[in-house]
Amino acid sequence: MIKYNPQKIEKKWQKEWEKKKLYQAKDKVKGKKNFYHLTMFPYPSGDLHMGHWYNYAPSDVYARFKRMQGLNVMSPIGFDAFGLPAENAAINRNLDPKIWTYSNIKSMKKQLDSIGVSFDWSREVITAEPDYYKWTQWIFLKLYEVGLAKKEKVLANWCPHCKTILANEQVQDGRCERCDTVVEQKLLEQWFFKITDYAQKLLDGLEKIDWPETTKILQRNWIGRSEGAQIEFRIENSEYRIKVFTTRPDTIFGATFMVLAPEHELVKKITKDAQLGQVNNYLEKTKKKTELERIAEVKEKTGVFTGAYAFNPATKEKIPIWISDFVLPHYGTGAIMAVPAYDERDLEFAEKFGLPVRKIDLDDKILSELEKRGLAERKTSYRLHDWIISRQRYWGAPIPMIYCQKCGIIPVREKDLPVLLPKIKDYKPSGTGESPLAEVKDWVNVKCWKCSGPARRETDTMDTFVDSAWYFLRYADPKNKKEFVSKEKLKDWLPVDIYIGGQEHATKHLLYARFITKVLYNYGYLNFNEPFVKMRHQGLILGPDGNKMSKSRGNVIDPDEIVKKFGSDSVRMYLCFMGPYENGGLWDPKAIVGVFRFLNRVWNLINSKFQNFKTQNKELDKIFNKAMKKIGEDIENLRFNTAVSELMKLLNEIENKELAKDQIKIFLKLLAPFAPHLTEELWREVLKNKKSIHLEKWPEYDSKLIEEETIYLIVQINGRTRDIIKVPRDLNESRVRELALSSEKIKKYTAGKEIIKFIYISNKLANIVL
RNA sequence: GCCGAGAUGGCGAAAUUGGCAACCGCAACUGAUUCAAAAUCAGUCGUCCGCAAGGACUUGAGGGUUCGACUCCCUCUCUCGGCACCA
Repeated sequence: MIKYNPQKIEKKWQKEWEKKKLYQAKDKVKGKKNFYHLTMFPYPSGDLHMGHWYNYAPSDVYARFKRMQGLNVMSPIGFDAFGLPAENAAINRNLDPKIWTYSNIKSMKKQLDSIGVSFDWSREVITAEPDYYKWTQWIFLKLYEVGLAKKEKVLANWCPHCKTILANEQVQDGRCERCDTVVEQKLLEQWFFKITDYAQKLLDGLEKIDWPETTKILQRNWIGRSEGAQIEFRIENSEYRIKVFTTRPDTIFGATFMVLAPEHELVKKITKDAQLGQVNNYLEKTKKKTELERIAEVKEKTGVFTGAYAFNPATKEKIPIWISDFVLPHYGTGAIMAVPAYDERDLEFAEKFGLPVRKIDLDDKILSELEKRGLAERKTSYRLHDWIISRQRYWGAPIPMIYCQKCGIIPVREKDLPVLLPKIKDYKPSGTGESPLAEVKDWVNVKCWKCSGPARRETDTMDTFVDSAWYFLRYADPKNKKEFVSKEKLKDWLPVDIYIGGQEHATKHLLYARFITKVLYNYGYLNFNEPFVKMRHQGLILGPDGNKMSKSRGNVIDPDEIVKKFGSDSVRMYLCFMGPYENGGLWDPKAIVGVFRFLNRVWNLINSKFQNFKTQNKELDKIFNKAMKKIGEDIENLRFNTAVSELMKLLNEIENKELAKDQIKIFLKLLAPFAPHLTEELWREVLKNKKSIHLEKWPEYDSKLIEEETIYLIVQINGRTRDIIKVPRDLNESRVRELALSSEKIKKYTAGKEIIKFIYISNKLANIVL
């Protein structure tokens, strides 16, 4: 008998499938429903690691299963090609980011193919292609048109290493999520998308989508809705008013002072001359603080008095106005009424600066009273920030705007898209707050299309997350030159039926994609307002030592090496088998031999049994039916680990029995989504089938064969199992009682005792209470 | 501090409406095969007592509900993830 040689058969079938275009999805197939199966596209880092495998292999099992179930499955793939990491890596190697990115794409494609994933490469989307980013720019223009894209001077997170502004979502613990450098606050004119306008819609939409509850909670917390009131405070000897947001208007009688954020616009207007020096001093100091320093100083409150006073609208009392950086400029109104008796932070501040703390009775009615007097209104605040999309970097889609000396800021006309990213000599970020594109004079200087006068292009590029916020739409119609996607193709494929990817994108990509979808829906470009009907996450694969795999730790497992040793089918299947998909887990280098042995046994079984198929065996049919039911249900629910376990059990049970050809076929079909190469080889070469096993129908179980006529009934005494008796299905209680009590084992316990209660759970268990 | 997830043999884990805890696999051990090793095959494998039959105990800790709890409720411990001066 020939030995199982995965390397040989895997390459062979991968080529064959490609040649036959087995996984290319047609937009319409008669009698088949379309199913859009999407796995997050990779960013072309150069190497495919185990994490990619864990994302794509089990996800592919699901796609293959759906295809066998008779759905017209589209499983597209592409590359998230623009962005900081690629650019940084290229600069480190002294390479053109484009050359670096595209050579990575080339090698990653090969590696992706080695997984044996049923991707439809004909729909490949690369976000750095002009054909693609033309439409990213178009989306920008649409947002600009309706006032959702704006440019303003804002204090934003500046990474001094990457030399660019970052969105709030890309800063973690005060550090750049890419390079871990401490982020500074910099005042720059930035383009941003007003995602805050959609805060409520983003919140509401969560109710109707099938996503992991934990991810919804992450998004809800990130959006951070809180209800309260905005209350106006009059300032002594001034026409200015201070508006504050509070969730506790009922505590207003205890408000003994006010605090403004240093950035608050009224600070300069109300500060008294005597305090001007100390206030300016304080403003200077806060400006220099990094986000990290602010976090570190949480415990120690700082602040200065402005010299001005306001009137508490409830008590009419005169209260001092202070400035402190514990009040955040971008939340609420950037000003608070301080109620030290009810708020820990206000208390700390009061104690440090000797301000009064007054305990009072809470007053539920004060808000409506203030409303009547026109001093308050009910309001909802969100923690969500607007999405800053300007990047002072080269490797991204240029923002399609022009600055004309006469006409001001004007958008590039749609017919002039795409604004091509020019070739450039020096990619390095300048660090001046301007993109290196600013140096490309013949690109920057343009004629204004309105007045033909001299104008300059916007030199910032867009955040990569803009590219990935809509890529799933393009797969439906990747070559369309006239539209980002045609109405017809949208109808064929969207929204995405299932989306599989990591949870780390919960408050970034997954939020942005929902936002862009909602905007496009709102303005009539889409007919659905949630992009991903169903979302599931894969867990994280850790190194054998339990740490995140990293080169510096030396715990990186190279998938290519494992594939060389065991074959891709084994790696696929082991990844499925190692535990619940959403948990991830440690890569145990020894454990993979378990599935490798299993596949060898399958190989040997089918090669040896081929000669002497016998007629069917009823008992075996039952065993098959149970397995068919369980495996199908498990894959449907992405419980790949128990599905593999069931396949192993099935093999254990059938291995030494006479098998009919139909039963062997069923077994191979059940295994096909997991081990596509091995099953194809056996299907075609041993069973001599003409067509691919991957075009076969998923075997449906016969429910009549699932229920046994005789069942094993557990007999317990006081909740402890004492015997198991064989009885006919659906036996009535009195007969069961009779049988149970006549068992020798049970008699031992019941002898001379009174039966207090007899509990019977049909077809499962009887419990005798003594 | 707030929000969330989790804790089951030496290890990964199973136990989808409360009903035989530990399926399936890894590792380990015993045996067969082999000159030998690998591979393969047959078996043992939660802990304790016992030659065995059998019995007792066991799902992070403690309590509760129930005929019956890994599963439900309360209290606590630890681990991981997210947010974090959000008024």
